[in-house]
Amino acid sequence: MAMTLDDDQWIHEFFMGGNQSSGPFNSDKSDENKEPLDIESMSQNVEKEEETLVNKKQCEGGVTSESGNLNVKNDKGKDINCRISSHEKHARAERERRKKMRSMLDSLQDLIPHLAYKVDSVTIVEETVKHIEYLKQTLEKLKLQKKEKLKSFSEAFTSDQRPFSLNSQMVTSNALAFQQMWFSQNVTFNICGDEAQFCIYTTKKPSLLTTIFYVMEKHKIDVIHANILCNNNAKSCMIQAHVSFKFNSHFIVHFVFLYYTSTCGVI
Amino acid sequence: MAMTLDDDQWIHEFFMGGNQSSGPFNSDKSDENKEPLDIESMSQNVEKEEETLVNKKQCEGGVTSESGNLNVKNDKGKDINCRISSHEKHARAERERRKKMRSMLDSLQDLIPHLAYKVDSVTIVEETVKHIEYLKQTLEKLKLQKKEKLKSFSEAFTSDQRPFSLNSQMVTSNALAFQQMWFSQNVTFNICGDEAQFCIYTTKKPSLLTTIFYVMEKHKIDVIHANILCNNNAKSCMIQAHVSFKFNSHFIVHFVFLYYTSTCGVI
DNA sequence: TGACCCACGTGGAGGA
DNA sequence: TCCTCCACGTGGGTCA
Repeated sequence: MAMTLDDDQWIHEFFMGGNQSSGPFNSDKSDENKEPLDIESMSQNVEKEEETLVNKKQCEGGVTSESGNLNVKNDKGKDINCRISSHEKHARAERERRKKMRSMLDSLQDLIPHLAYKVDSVTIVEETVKHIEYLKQTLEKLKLQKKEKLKSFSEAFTSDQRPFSLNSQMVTSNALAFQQMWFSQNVTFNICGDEAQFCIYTTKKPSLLTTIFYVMEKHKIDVIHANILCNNNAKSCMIQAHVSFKFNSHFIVHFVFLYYTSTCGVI
Repeated sequence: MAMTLDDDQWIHEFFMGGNQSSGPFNSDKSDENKEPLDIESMSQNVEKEEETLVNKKQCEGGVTSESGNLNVKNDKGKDINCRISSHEKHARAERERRKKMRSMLDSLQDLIPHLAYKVDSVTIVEETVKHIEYLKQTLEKLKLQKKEKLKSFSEAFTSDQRPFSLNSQMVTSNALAFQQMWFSQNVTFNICGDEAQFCIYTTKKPSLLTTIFYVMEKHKIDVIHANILCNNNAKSCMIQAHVSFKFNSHFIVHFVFLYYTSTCGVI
């Protein structure tokens, strides 16, 4: 199974048609692979070139294979064997693999900002690592901001030093024309038809009023009349309101439930 | 420049020490490269093994190089040339390059969630592309949400179909003990000491009340008394308020200026 | 056993 | 000139 280097050289030139480096394999990346469509057409072109190469090989011969062994005859042009050798299949599969990798790397390159036009693959991966870490950090920061904002709303209630009494209860009373009524030490809440009245007496907390009106406006609850009274040093606050809601009472129920749960942890 | 395949085989085994496949080059990725520290130690080990290989080569000889040409003597063990051939340097550089690429790909793999433990490099890059697109979309969505929220606050004023009159003016009147006073067709605003009263008559807009209380609470303006009256179909709204501010009147001024500018585009 | 993946060494192109 | 990068074909390990 001896084989000369000259033969090896010849095989190489024969397989590659002498244009291995100046051919599409080397030049496609830097020029055409920027556009996905071009990638497609290019790979088809490459495929065609490959086919012609194979055909040329098949016609001119010179390479035969016996159970995976490369067997080269020195007398070129004879001993034509049209079976694609396993070596050739192997080489072709590897070419495909590399092409795919190249294509994915190019896609990656397009996704990374501030990357030079011509950049080697290691740098692409390197910058990708950095960029993903940056994106993750930014995302975490934004999510944290969002969470903090929600938390500050929540804390507006939970920081109350005088929490509402736990023994709040729901009363259904038709006698007073109130369909539903909740009350506790600090809150009364009545629903009548598509309107409701509530009165909250509470210590002053940051964002208290903003939160109350935010929840109501978010749930399309219209204020008909509201009266807000705070004592002079702004330690305590009373909110009376008469509201209407066009959709259904669940919004109001949700509102008051939110208030209760964020205050006492019970419904 | 002829060379037999047997020689080539011999050189290969000689260079790789016969353990190319069972050695660290093939086994390190699947087992140890998960930990960055292990990567470091492993690569150092590999480096050491390389060095010993080189030393062995240098001592036992068999490979010489002349200006980049691979020159193999058949009589092994003789003609010892300790110079590292350019081919060898080339191979070593490529090894380093591949090692770096492998290392970066492993780092990348660690950053991509829901990726199998054993996964080929093409898939790593492929999933990275998907993941970056996902991250970018999520980021855009969050940023958009943030922007929309700010915009909805702003629109609460600018969507007014009945803008305030442009001829609002500032009046300084000590006679009435009001230090500063603005008024327009729809707004009156008075400052007296560290307190102020204002009255706004406006059409109902989304987030109107939330915005007003948000701006006040943001600027540490305490509500002493507020009265909100809306007509039944909630088309118009009157807000009366008596507020106090501990710091300085610029906050109130800013508040009312914000109201004017976002409504009429003038101060 | 064939498909797949990886690491290897090598030739060539391009830039410093 | 040397160095870096890429694509190549190949040997070998792994898994269904």
